[in-house]
Formats: sequence, structure tokens, C-alpha cells
Amino acid sequence: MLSYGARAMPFDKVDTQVDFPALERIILAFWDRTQAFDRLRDINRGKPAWSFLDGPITANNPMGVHHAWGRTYKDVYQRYFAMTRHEQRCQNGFDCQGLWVEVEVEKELNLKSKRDIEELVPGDRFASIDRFVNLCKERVNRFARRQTEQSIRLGYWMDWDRTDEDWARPPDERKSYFTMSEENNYTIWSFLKKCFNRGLVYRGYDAMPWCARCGVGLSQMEMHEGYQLVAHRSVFVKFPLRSAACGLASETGAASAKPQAAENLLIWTTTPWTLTSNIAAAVNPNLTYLKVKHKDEIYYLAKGAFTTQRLEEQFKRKEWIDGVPKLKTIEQIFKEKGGYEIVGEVPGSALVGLTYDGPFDEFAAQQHPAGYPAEIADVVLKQKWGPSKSGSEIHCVVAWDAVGEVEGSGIVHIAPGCGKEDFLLGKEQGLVPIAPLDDFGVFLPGFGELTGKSALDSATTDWIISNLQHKGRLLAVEKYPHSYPHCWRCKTELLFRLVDEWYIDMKWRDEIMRVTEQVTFLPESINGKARELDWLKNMGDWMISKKRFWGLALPIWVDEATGDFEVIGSRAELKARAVEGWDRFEGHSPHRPWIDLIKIRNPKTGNLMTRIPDVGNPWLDAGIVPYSTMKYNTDRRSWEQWFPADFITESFPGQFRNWFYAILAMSTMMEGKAPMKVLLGHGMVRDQTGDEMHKSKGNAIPFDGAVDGGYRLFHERDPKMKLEAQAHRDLPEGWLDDSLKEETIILENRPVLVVSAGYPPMGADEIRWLYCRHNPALNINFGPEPAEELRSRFLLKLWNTYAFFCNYARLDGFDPAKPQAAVGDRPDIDRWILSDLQLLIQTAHAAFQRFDVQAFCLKAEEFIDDKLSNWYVRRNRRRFWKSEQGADKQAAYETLYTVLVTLTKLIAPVTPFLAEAMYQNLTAANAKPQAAASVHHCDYPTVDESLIDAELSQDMDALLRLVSLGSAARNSVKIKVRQPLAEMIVWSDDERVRRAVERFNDQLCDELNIKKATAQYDPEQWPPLTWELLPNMKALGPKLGPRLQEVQKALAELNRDRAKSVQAAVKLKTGAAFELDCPGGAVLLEPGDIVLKERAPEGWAGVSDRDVQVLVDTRITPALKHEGMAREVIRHVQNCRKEAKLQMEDRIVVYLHTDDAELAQAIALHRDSIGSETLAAQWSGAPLSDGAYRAQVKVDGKALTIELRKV
RNA sequence: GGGGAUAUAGCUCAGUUGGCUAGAGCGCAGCUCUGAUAAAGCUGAGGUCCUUGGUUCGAAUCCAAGUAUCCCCA
Repeated sequence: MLSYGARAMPFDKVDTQVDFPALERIILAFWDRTQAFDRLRDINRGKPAWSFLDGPITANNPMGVHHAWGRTYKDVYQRYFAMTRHEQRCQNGFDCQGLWVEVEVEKELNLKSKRDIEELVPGDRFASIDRFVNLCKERVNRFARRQTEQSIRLGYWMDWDRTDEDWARPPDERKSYFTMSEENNYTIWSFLKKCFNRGLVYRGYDAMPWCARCGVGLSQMEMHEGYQLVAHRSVFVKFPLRSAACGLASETGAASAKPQAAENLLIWTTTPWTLTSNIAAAVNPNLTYLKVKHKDEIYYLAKGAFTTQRLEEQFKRKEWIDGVPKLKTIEQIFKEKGGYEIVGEVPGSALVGLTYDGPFDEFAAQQHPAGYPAEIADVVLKQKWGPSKSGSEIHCVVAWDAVGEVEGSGIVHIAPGCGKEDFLLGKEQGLVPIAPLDDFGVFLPGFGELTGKSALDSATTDWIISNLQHKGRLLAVEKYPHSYPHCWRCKTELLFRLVDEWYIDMKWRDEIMRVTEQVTFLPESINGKARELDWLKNMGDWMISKKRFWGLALPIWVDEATGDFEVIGSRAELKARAVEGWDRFEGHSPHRPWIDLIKIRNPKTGNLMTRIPDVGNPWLDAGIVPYSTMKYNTDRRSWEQWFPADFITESFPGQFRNWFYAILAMSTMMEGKAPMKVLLGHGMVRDQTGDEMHKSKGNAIPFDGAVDGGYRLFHERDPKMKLEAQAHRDLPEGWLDDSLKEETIILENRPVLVVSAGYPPMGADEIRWLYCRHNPALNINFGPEPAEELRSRFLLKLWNTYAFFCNYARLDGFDPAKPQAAVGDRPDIDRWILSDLQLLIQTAHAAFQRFDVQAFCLKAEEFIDDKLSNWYVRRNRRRFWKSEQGADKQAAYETLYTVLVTLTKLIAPVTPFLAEAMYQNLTAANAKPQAAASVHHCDYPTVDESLIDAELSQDMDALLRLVSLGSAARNSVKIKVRQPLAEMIVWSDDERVRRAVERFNDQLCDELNIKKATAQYDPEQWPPLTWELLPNMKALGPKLGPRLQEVQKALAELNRDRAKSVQAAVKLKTGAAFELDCPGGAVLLEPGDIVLKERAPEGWAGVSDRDVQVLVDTRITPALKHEGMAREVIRHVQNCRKEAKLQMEDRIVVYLHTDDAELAQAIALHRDSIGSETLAAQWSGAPLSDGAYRAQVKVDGKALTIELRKV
């Protein structure tokens, strides 16, 4: 194994059977032991600053494999800038505060609601909250540490907290930053103070999305996280008009003659529970409304709505829910209920002002003046939102331009206490709000039988529907699929509730937009800047409060008697203002419940002011980090050194309105500057078939398993299939032997039978390269198959090349420390690979500086696979094998050594483990004084322009093309490469091609096993290769019918005339038709009618490609035949060596016997080369004694006995 | 409803400012090699570069419209 120290041999032997995860663990220990990370920071101290800002990871669960994507980018770019000698902060961040942690702690404690939290210590609310908050802190610490360990395993070099001692420190003193630290919280206070000083902080009543389970309101950005397609029961309800619109009837003339019928507004809603709080009905004054007569009653509804195919598009696009029928038109509904008659039309404006009977006027809530409940009614009157009338008194039709006619009936039911737009419209129109629900989504007293029932309960909807039915108010019920917001944490459906929350007025959005303009958003194709600006243009005010326990203590103190409030901007300010509670608070972090003890005095009234009980929006926590972590308030010089960040990177879904938004907004308020120069976003991790990863779907890959232990994937069992067959259908290939099984697992509290299989670990480097080679703009399909492909296609190839070098170099005693031969003196192929290496270095710098690591990875793969492994090493194997030392061999070693060492540095940022393992073995024992202790301490390679040779690259490209053409020519007559051939002719008018034949004559002959290769061209001559025109029967049969035979003959005739057939072929090649003379008249043949087959002169085989023709002499002379046989013999002997498990360098004694004269002759003639190729030190004339390896083989169908033994 | 992105081989994707016969990997077929050896390589089949127009000497690439998929916003 790896020793990394002085040793006798210059290089350790490298096993090609490599266990990458195990190797990585050894490297981790090596870095640990040598304190490699700390040394790197020492090296770069005082160098130009390159500032990376880490977006905090939520320290709430172990990392998944998807977290590794962004963290790989973070590490890769930091490593590149470290190797180009920049000082960095290397600070990781943890996001600590907020509801997501609370929800997990609640789960751990099996708590059901906020009330349970407040009763953790029975009867003691203060102690309960204290305990709960501490449990949240503990959870954060636990998972921050776990994620730290996982990140280290990923190879992510940061200044980590590693020891127990590190973790015992308070968050403010640790190496990583924690958003729960005092510095972070107090820096947010200073931000809020600036907002307050500009008059932007306000307390607002609003109907907002509310999670009844969490007991918490959601901000606009949070609501966006949780939209899901669900089906609700929607209802068409009648609102009987109080004063029948008799005046309207006369407008249509005919109708006025008829007896007056009862008249109704037809309204529609997907949230029947909100009907309890209906105040008004809105129509669009610009639309036309129909009067529809149905069962002796009149219904008003929008004309356009009547026949609209509702949600037709969604149905077509299959944005639908199984089991929900296609929606009917309203017209159809009337028809099915007994028919209808259109009796008139009125403009919407004519309906405005009409009054009606509400659907639930019998409830006390509808009778309460100025809205309901009483507290709200108070505010309504104080703030003059509406009159002192009850809901049932107000019920009227109002005008609202936003009413459309594609969704419902064109008349919208308005409940200002139950919807955002409703509330705004209510304020505008003087409609009082009725707010029916408590914190838990349960009806308050005052709602009859509904009181105590949950609005989320489908039984509640049942009751409402049957009640309306009973009262004759219901026209129809249907299932209606729509995208509806859910709590992003607990997935509960949201309700809209009227509550008071705290906001930052975002009327300064223009300032943020100006700042945003300064930032570079990558990848360009995603148009991140436009997205961000779009969000900034359209976002609402920022709701910053949250009625919970664990989070930023909003520094807002209120005088409840007057409504006055103040924002405190720092700990010092609070201490100065505190008139009560400071002594008990002192020594605690600024969290609940301790901070709640502090009271200040209202300077205007002298009243005590109390902190609002709310905690802050967690994006405040993450948004302040460009200030808090760089010590804006506590060490301004540090902040000036590191601000703004040169680079940030995160997964983009959501971040344009979350972290990116928060840092841009907060930085604009703090300093009016952009907090970062470049932002790189990336997509999401999917499974290898492109499906989203979910633990419950069995396709999610845990980080630990992916990197080290292996992991299981599963799929729900299909009992109709055999286990093995289902596994092949539903699981990725590549599972471990014996790991396939059927098992029962618990998914969401229910047992599920699944088929599952175990997969081998990938290791960190493999994961990192997979992410880096991917386009960040696109989601990535990640799984065992792509991982295995990368491994065999790229990583192993690099490893094999490296192993090849080390294993020969150690035998040959190659010493890289000795003076090297001048590059100019080395063979072309050496100078070629060194030239292309420079181009790769060029690409690398450009790519990393553009934050486009993909470009580097793709080029590196091409270089390593195509150029280095598949051509340079393959072509040069013999230079390494040959027994004599010499300048040529030395040059080969020196060249390959340079390439490999340079490569380790180039790939070091992406695959730090592999690079280190290679670098250590390639350099450590040689211990040049200037050699770095770690590849990560090296300077990133720079381009040596003098080594770039463009003409050489061109010539080599030409050679590669000739080799593949020669190979194709052999293939066309099925002569294997082992059989030598006499001659090859390259015919081309391209000078470069001819030059390559001259320049690389040896390579060409050797690669193709040809004795002689020449380049020829004479414009006066026909090229050697011509075409034979063969009929395409499929096309010509139907076209010509009985004349086909005639044409076939004529074609054969044509083929005999070289000039004519070439002319015809050229025509066909250019897509033109030509006329074929036939006895029965000319036939027009088009390109599709003829198959062109290349034809070489007698005794030759050839192919053509564009302007090049390659021909090989296929005549095999006896001498060539003998040589071919000899090579076959060599191969068999080599095979025997392998079977006999001999070492590469073992010498042998050989006995060969055949009864065939020709084969015997071949062996006799080539005895020397057979001997040297197979390291045969002796020939035996008689069979070897026992213990020798023996085999019977066939060479060209002739029996041969081989015996050999090590000497 | 508004905005954006994408559309290239059976699958996953490259294709830099317009330029030779559009590529790779996997898969498939046929071979080769056997001193990188539980590796490696070659050849082949497989394409309407989504469709239709336009610009141009020339379009996978630029423009417009349409279609499909995805994303963002409402």
C-alpha cells in the first residue's frame, strides 16, 4: 500500500485492481497526519484575497448525495484559487434557526401541536419553551457535526471544527459559522434597525397563508415552495337577490311581460368553508352577464363563463388527478339539472349595488357589527376599514376588474377574512372582515354547528354542502383539480387567515434591482439575473415574523396600549434601554424565552414596552451572512478585506426568492452594495432515469452509502413478476451478487413489500467528477450506472496509465530527479503529447476562471482517454519494454512522467484523492527538495508556450485518421492485424496527409503491421480506388419491374469501364441522377437506386474518406505468412505465461512442438523474435519435466504444443 | 394568463464567434488485441440536428412563426 516516505524503489508498485473508497480513506488519514489543509493556508497567507461565501446548509439532517453537488463546486473553485495562490477564508456555514428544525424536534418528541410544546414542562410555559429551544440547539449541533464529518469525507477542504473541544465552544467561537450565533442575530438587529429608521417596518393585518398544524403564517416566498396539484370539492351556490332586479328585466323587453321569478347570483368557490364568512359578491363591470332561467328561477352569471370548457388545457396536458372527471361547462350543468332558457343579458355594471341573502346569515358571526370576532371588529373601527354594520347587513354586489370568466361563474364570492385579494378589496370597498378560524384552523364560537370543527376536515365540507343543499342554496358540486399551496415543511394544506404579522415594506425594491444589476449570474443560459429582477419587481412586502419559538428574536418592542413600537439595533442598545429583565437575560443567547423577559420604556407614554413574541423569518438569518461572517459590526477591517464575495454557488430552485434575494436585499439596505460578484446556480439531482429522488420511492442515495458503505435501492414489489425479472425492470443494473432480495419495509407508517438490491460505493472522487463534468444548467441523472460508466471509461483508464508507468519505471529504475533530455531532442510523439498537454492547461485556467469546470472535465477526459491512454501509451509501449536503456527510452519515461505529474495537479481540484495518491507515489520517494508535501500545495501548472506545436498536432490528427482508415481497409477483407502485409498506399491531394505519411511512417507501419507505406498523388491519374455500381434491389424492384434484369446487366457492363463508372459514381455521390444506357432504352437512376461499393485494384483492399484513399496490399507471401504465424505463436506463449501466473519480468525455458511443416518452419525462422518477445532464456529440444506449464493450441488450424517453466 | 429555457443516434448528452461528410459515451452488430490482462482497441449499423418559413455563397448554429417538454412568475 501507500507508504509515502523514503523507500528503496523510486515508485511503489500500483495494483490495477483499485478500491477507490479505501484509497480515499488512506488519503484522508494522510492529510490529517500531515495537517495538509493547515499547511495550505500557511502557504497562501498574505497572498491576494479570493473571497468565497458559503450559503449555509441546513443543519437538520444528514447530507444526501444531492448536497454533494454544490459542495463539490464550492471545494473545486476554492482549491483552484488556492493553487493559484490566493488567501481564502475557508469558512463553512450552518443554517440553524427556523421552523424546519422545530418540526423535526417535534417529531422526535412526538408532539402534535404548538400547545404540546408549551406544555413540555407541564404548567410552566417559560420552562417549556426554554427546553424546546435547547433541544433545537442540540439538534443543530448534532447534525452540524455529522455534516462536517460527511463534508470532510467528500474531500471538502474547509476550516472545520473537528475535535470535541471545537464543538464544546459556543457557536460564535467555532470555525464554521452558525446562523444561531450571537453575532449573526445581532447583525440582523442592525439591519432591522436601518429598516426601522427608514420607516419601513410595520405591523399589518392581512389574510395570509397559514399552516394550521404548525400554527404559523407563511411568507410569500415560503408559500411558493409548497404548491401541489390537489382536487377540492368546488360548489356552485345561489345567492338569492333581496331586491329582485326588476328594473333589469325590462331592459330585455320580452322578459318584462313574464311573471317575476326568484332571482339569484350564481357564485362558485373551491373553498366552501369560506362561505361562512361571505360579505359580498364581485362582478366585472365590463363583462356581460346572462339571465338564465332554470326551474322557474333566474340565475345571473357571466356570459363567457356559461360555455367555457373549464381547465380544458390542463386536462389535455394531463395536469390532472386520477379519478377526477373532466369538468363540465356550466351550460351542461344546467342541462343535466333539467334544462335552461336564456332570458336576457345585462352589463356587469348593472348588477353592482344589488343586495342578496348570504349563505350563512343565521350564524352569530354574520350578525356581529363591523365584522367578527370582536377584536377584529375593534381594529376595523379604529382603523376605519369599514362601517359598523354586520356581514349579513352588508351583502351586496361590488365591482372588481379582476373578475374573469374562465374559472367560475364570473361572480366571485368575497370573504375578506379568508383570502388575500378579498381582504384588499374589502378594505377598498368598506367590507368588514369575518375571520372564522383560530390558530389551529378550527371554527370559533359564533358559527353554529361548525364551531369546533376544523376547516381542513372533509366532514366539515360535507356538513356545509348538505346544509346548503338542505336550504336549497346549492346548484352543483364537482371535484376541481388545481394547484394549491401546502406547508412546505409538513405538507398540510394551507388556509388563509386574517392575522397580524410584521413586515418590511419593500418599496425600495428599485435600489435592490440596481445592486442586482452588478452581479454576474451563471450559467448564462438560465438567465438568473432576469429571474431575480423579475422576482424583485413582483414580490410583495417581506413578512418577517413567525409565531413560533426557535429563531431570531425579532427586536421589536411594543407599547400595546398605544400601538407604538421600536426596533432595537444592538445588544448594547438593548442593555441601555432595558428597564426590566436584563439581569435574568444576561448570559443567555438572544433567543426565547430569555429575551422575552426584557422590557423597555416607551419614551412618549412612559408605558412598559414588551417584545413581540414572534421569531424571525429564517431568510433573515441566511441573508445577513455577507455581513455577520465577515465581521461588519465587530471588525470592520476584516469586512473590508473580504466583502464582497468573489463567488457564491447554490442550487437554484427557490433561491432567487430565498437566499439570493435575502443577501441582495439585506446588503442593499446595509451598504447599497452587491454582496457577491459572481453567482453560479446549478440544477437538481435526479435518479438515473430522470425521476426525482425520494426516500419513500426507494431511489434516493444517501451520501454515506454512496461514498463508502454501499447503498440499497428498492422498488415496490410487483407480485405478478418474478423477483429477478422485476429487479431487471425496475432497479438500476450493477447490484452486488447476493444482494437482491424481497423485503418488507416501513414507509410512512405502513409496511410495503419491495424488491431491493445493494450497490457498491462510488467513492468521493467519482461523485465529484460526475457532478463537475455535468452542465450546471440542467438537472443531473445520478446513479450506479452513470457512476460505473465514468469509472470504467475514465477513472480506471487514468489509473491504468499511471499504473503502467509506475510498474515499468520501478523495474527500470527510472529516476525523475536526473536531468531531463531537452524536449526538442525527443521524438515527435513525445513533443506531440507535451504540446497537447499545454493546450489542456490553457483550457483549465480559462474554464476555472469562468467557473465552467465542465469545460475542463470534458477536455481532460478527451486528453486522458483518447490522447494519452489510447494513443500515446499504446503507441509507445515498446519503448518502455525494450531491454536496453537509452536516450529514446529515457525520453519516453521523462515525457510520460511529466504528463502524469502535470495531470495530477490539473485534476487536483476536481478529484483531490486520486490526484494526491498519484502525486505521492510519483514524487514522494524522489523527494526533490522543492517537491510539495501534497499535490494541493503545488502551484497550478502554467502553459509553456514554447512546447506548443500546432503543425505537429495537425500531422498527428492526420495520422490517427490514416490508422483508422487502414484498419477499416483490413477489416473490409477480414485480414487481422497480426498478419503482416507488404504495402500500403495513401492517395491524397492533401499535402498534410502526405506529410503525415512521411513523418510518421514508422508509427503507421507498426500500428497497421505493414512493411511499407507510401503517399502518392498524381492529378493526371485516376485514383486507385474506384466505385462499383450495384443495384439497390429494394428501390429498383418496384420501380423497374421486369426491366430489372436488363439494368443489372447494363450496370455490370458499366462497371467494367473504369472511366464511365467513375463518372457515374461521382454524379451519384453529388446527389445527381444519371442515365444508364440499356438495350431497351435509357433508364434514369437516382442516388437511392444504386449502392456504391468501393473497388480496389486486383490484390488490394481499400477505403476512402473525403479526399483520402487508403489501400493495402492483400497478397500474402510465404514470408509474410510465416511472420504472421510467428506472431500468433508469440501470443499463445504469452497467454501461457499468464495462465502459469508468471511475473512480467520472469524468464522462461520453452518447448514448442508441431507436426506441421509450415508452422515448424515459421517457428524456426522467427525463433529469435519469439524468444525475445516472450522472455525465453532457453529453448528446449525435448518436452520439459513435470512441473512445467503445458498447453495445446491451434495456429491457423494447426496443432501446437507449448510447454514452459520459469528459469 | 405572462416570461424564459430546451428540442441533435435507441438512451444520456457534447457541438466555442455561421464553414469541410454533425460527434462522444452507453447499448446493439461484427471483429481485433493479449507484456495496461478480471484490462484494452477497431469497424459498422443507427440522424428529417422538432416543423415551416426567412437571412446568407453557406444554417444544428442567426431571425420569425408553430409544436412539444421543462422552469419561473401570476
